[in-house]
Amino acid sequence: MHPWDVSPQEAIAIQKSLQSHISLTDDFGDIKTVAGVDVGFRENNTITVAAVAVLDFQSLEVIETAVAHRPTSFPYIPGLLSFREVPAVLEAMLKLSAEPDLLLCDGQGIAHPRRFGIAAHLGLLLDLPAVGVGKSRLTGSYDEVPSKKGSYVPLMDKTEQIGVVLRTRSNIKPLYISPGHRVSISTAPKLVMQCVTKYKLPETTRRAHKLASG
DNA sequence: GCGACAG
DNA sequence: ATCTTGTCGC
Repeated sequence: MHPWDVSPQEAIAIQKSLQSHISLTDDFGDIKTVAGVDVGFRENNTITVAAVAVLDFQSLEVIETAVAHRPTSFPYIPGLLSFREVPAVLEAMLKLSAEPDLLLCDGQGIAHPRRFGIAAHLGLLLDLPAVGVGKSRLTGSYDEVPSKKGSYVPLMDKTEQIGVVLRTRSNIKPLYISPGHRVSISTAPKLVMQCVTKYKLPETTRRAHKLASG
């Protein structure tokens, strides 16, 4: 079988069928470890590099890391990012000695046209609490975010809230936070802030990014 | 038909 | 995402 060898049309159908299975309720116990997930590309985009960095949720110290390389098999199409990056991420996740208690992914959770961004896809496939941490907007509208660190405003699609726009550093472009699976919209930004220190990006993503890139 | 468009 | 050096500001 080639579960990831699908056409864009098939990918959209898969997202629509899986979407109803995600949970937007807080469904987790004590969070001891948090994993940051990021993906990079090499050799003119022909090689996909996925990295996972597991940190202690309390101290934010790195506990374990894993990296996986795979031939790139799907183009970048807005709305279908997970079909390009998830295969490599799953491979990296399998290399971990222990599953993390929470996943922080680069990209959107339900703040997606079909409410099924990469954080929702990964969270569902791994059955782990997951939150999407996007550096830019895919869909949704919002009002200006107060400039102070920690403040946030709702990210809306019509009248439906799909996430929040969170200021992780004063006077610096905010992040787009949305739950992926087993986490509520109101809890998502709090979990992310607990992973932020002095930089715009949470430590989880910073660590994973360094592994997947330079 | 015309824009918008995660990484 | 990636190609790339210095530079403005807290």
